[in-house]
Amino acid sequence: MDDEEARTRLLDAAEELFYAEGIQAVGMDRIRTASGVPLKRLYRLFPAKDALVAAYLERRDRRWLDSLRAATAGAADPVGAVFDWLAAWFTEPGFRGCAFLNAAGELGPGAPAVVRRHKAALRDLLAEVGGSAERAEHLLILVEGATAVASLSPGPDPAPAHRARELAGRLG
Amino acid sequence: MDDEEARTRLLDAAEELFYAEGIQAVGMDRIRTASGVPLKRLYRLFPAKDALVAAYLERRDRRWLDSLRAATAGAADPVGAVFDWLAAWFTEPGFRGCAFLNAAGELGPGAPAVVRRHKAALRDLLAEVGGSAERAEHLLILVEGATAVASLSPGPDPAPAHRARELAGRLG
DNA sequence: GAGTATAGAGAACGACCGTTCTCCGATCAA
DNA sequence: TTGATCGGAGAACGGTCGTTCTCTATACTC
Repeated sequence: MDDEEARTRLLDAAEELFYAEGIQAVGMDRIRTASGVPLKRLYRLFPAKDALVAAYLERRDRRWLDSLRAATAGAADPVGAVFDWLAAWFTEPGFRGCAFLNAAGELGPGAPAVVRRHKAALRDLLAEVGGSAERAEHLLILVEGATAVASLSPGPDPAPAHRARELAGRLG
Repeated sequence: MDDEEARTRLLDAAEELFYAEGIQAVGMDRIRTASGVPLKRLYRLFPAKDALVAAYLERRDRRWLDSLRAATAGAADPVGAVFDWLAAWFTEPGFRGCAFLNAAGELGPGAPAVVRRHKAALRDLLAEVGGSAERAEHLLILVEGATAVASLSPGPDPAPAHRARELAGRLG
């Protein structure tokens, strides 16, 4: 196993555990066990837990935005595609809301910078999709609102995405 | 200092610290120091940290909903009053988003039951304000969305509440 | 093949957590 | 005044955390 595979395995384990259970609730030993990467190597690749947390969020940021961008890129109705994509996300097993909002809530002002960068990037993407910066602000509220409501649903529930889509349709 | 005052002081300290820094990041010693209530009494009034966390959220639930209810009760435009109230909340010093969403994100499925009860109660209140259950679902998305967006703003920012209000105006 | 660097496995370390216990001074009944 | 009860202050306990260290086996250099 070379360093690159070890990195991938560590980030996979970190993402699964941090997202599912929260960052402070998961210790480094859990990540070592889940990834199969020895502790020594873990600390060579990520010098401290903070670095692993930041790397987890960075990778998730890229993946999440790339996926959403791909879903809206060639769509006939890009705004509608955003909410279709959200509906699919909400019903994925293990969905537990926005990882960045969860991290910000848990870590407070000490959260990694990628949290705010992620929201800025989402705002930019929504500006492209919606056609204006003003529309982006409205869409952002709808996206965040649907995500927050869905994250508190007892089971998988695409309905908040559908309702947010309705609202978006009335933006004029 | 009788038990009632000790309770109040403990809940005041717990609310300030848990909300500002997160639940897991604040130890019982910090609460004891901030409240001035001895540890022994703390554990007599709240047999474990879980109980204190639940009581903190319960009290906040009552206060938050009572305040919002009071703001909308006699208003000429109850829906508009919701978003005015949100704008004022967003600009309070120390605003850091929805305490219940933060707790759910941090504690995962182990979060106290009051988290979901709070959201159900908010939905009910919005149904009264909006006049129908369907309208309540839409308003809930707007309220949660504005709160999430405001919580990630660098400084105090009532703008998400104003934008959500605009959106609510187009509900028809 | 001898010597050296490397990596894995997991024990060990210091710090801190939630919780309990010990001690001691204050209070009150007789 | 004495003796019993209570409450406060904070030390102590067991456990867990993030991080480092030790030990050993292996791989590689000459």
